[in-house]
Amino acid sequence: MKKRILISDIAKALGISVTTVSFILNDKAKEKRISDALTKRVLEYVKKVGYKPNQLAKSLRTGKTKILGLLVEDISNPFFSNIAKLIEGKAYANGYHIIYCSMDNDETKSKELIQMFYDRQIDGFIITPSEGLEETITQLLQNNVPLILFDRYLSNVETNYVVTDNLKGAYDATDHLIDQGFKRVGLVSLYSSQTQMRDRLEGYMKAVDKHKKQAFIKKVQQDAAEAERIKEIDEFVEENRLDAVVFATNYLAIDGLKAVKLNKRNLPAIVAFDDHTLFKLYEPSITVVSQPIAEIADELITALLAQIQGKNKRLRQIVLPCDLKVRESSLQTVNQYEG
Amino acid sequence: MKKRILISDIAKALGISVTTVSFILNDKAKEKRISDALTKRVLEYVKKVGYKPNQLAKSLRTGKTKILGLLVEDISNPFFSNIAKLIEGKAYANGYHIIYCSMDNDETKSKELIQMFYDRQIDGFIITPSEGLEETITQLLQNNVPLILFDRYLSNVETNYVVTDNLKGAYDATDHLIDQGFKRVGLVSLYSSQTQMRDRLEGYMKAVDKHKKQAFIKKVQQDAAEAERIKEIDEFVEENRLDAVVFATNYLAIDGLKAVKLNKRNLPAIVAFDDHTLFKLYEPSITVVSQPIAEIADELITALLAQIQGKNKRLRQIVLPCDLKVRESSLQTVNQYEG
DNA sequence: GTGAAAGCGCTAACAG
DNA sequence: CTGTTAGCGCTTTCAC
Repeated sequence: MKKRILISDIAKALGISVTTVSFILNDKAKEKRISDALTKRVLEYVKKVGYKPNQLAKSLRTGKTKILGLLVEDISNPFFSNIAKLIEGKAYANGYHIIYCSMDNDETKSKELIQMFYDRQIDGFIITPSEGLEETITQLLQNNVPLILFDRYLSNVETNYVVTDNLKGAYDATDHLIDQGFKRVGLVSLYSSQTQMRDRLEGYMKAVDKHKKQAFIKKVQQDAAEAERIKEIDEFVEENRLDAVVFATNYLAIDGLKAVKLNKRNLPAIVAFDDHTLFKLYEPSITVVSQPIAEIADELITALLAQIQGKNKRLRQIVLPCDLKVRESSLQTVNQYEG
Repeated sequence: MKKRILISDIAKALGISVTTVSFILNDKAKEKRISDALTKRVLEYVKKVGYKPNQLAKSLRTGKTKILGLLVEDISNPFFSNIAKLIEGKAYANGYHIIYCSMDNDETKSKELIQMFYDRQIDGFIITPSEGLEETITQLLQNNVPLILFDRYLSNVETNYVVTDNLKGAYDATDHLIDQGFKRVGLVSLYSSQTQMRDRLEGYMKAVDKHKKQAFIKKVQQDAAEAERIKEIDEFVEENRLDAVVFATNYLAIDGLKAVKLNKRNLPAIVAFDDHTLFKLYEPSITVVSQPIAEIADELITALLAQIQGKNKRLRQIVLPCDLKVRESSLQTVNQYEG
């Protein structure tokens, strides 16, 4: 926290030029054939006085900010905040900082934020794209901005992305419930054409069709008030006398649990997407389709940094497997409720 | 996302000087007595071509980055991620960005991160200080870095802070449990001398003393493995035959609930600090001492921006009230367990 | 091997 | 009222 010292200060103190110091500091000593002795002397002095280059000046000159933008749907959703924490750690380890924001699936807000981050000249984007962002993302791509999507992707834009096998996840969940003997298995999802929702719906349909069961599908408006969402879910389950429900997101499942509590219903069998502390501790504990958070964070950072460093020009479209964690809420023995 | 255009481009296009454009863009048109007509013409042109000043150059020149650093204990704790989301929104609304990180109550890591942020020349800090940061924070203060602490403060360093009335919160929680008729009320806290922990302990003691009850206190090592923490909490409750427990943080309470589930115990009466989705939906729902997240975020940003803008030199040490949200877990009628 | 000097794009003294 | 110009601190070309 000592008073800021400049590269010229250290050049002066050592009686050499700033160029030399700059070369040494940027690992170009060898390349520029600066003597080992001098290199060592400079490095030691720099360390002694605790010189830290001014990142702003450096960035202005090089065009690199060493800042990555993380634009997620909602940082207060544990699924995203947990990934954020992991990404953050890996970014710092590589000398990058993370600027983040929640886009709340709001198209206008999302566009503004992307523009804002672009104006800040961040070195790369990690985005959970909401609908309607195709054009904006395409523009970024055209400007050669390093970019990777996750959780979902845009079908008609060729980008790098890291997603999970949502179709199989939903299929497994539904198949598991039917295997357990449940007869009327519903799906609660969102009015959303995002790929992860589309795939979860498809996986559900595939399993239901395989078993020649009827499909019960309820889509909820994401921006509806909580009370409204809860009411709709409750009505959906009651009216269709469902004995099992797959929830396409963790917060939909939480809404479902709230409905049960509020209206004192029997709990149908349940599988939720994305794990949550609540699901582990609820009575009965809730079966989930869990996404591999650590791997997602890992792949994101690795791919983005590779892109920034200009390596690996080819597209990286990674699909990681989901994991069905069977707990109590989906077992026939536990759920005695017959609709 | 159009190709970058410079201030000189717009000056040239309009046949005026960059100074004029700069003044107009920085709201100094009036002050510099630039004609309204010209001002309007420039503003319109700027808007038309979508000119956005290069923030890096601006920052290098002005020394302001318009970036705020948010250094929290753990962004994956919903208490912090919820506050983060609110802070983020307010920051953007004021033209500021947030860079954040989790310090994990790790002294070395914390110091490094603060230094890192300082090197980045962020305009202000929002910090949940872990122990051992007195010196580092003092140095920031000496360098006149705008700074505000929250959740806890440092007793021997004079800073701005926003905290809640933890003493009263813990007192109310304990008092409430005793009022409900529970005889053996324990406290599960952390080995930590942070102010919020100290105050919660004190509040607990005060209530216990008032009622001439015995105190049962268990401190857990925060960085212990989860299994170890669960085991210790379980033993503490069992060995002391507690019929009620106050948990000093949300994750300690979650550990406690895990212990109950794991070892198939009867649930003692419970009050937790800091709300959590889990607590609302658990059976029985968990009574909590809830901190006013929105107000905290509000006060933090307001105070920090005031500081940055050089207003309000006096210390702002704000203590907000906690709110005891009585739910089922602390009611005698619900908890039949007699230790 | 090393140094002088030209910018990166912007702000703001200073001059008119 | 508006223009000229000197930096902010750094990287990097070019010259020696």
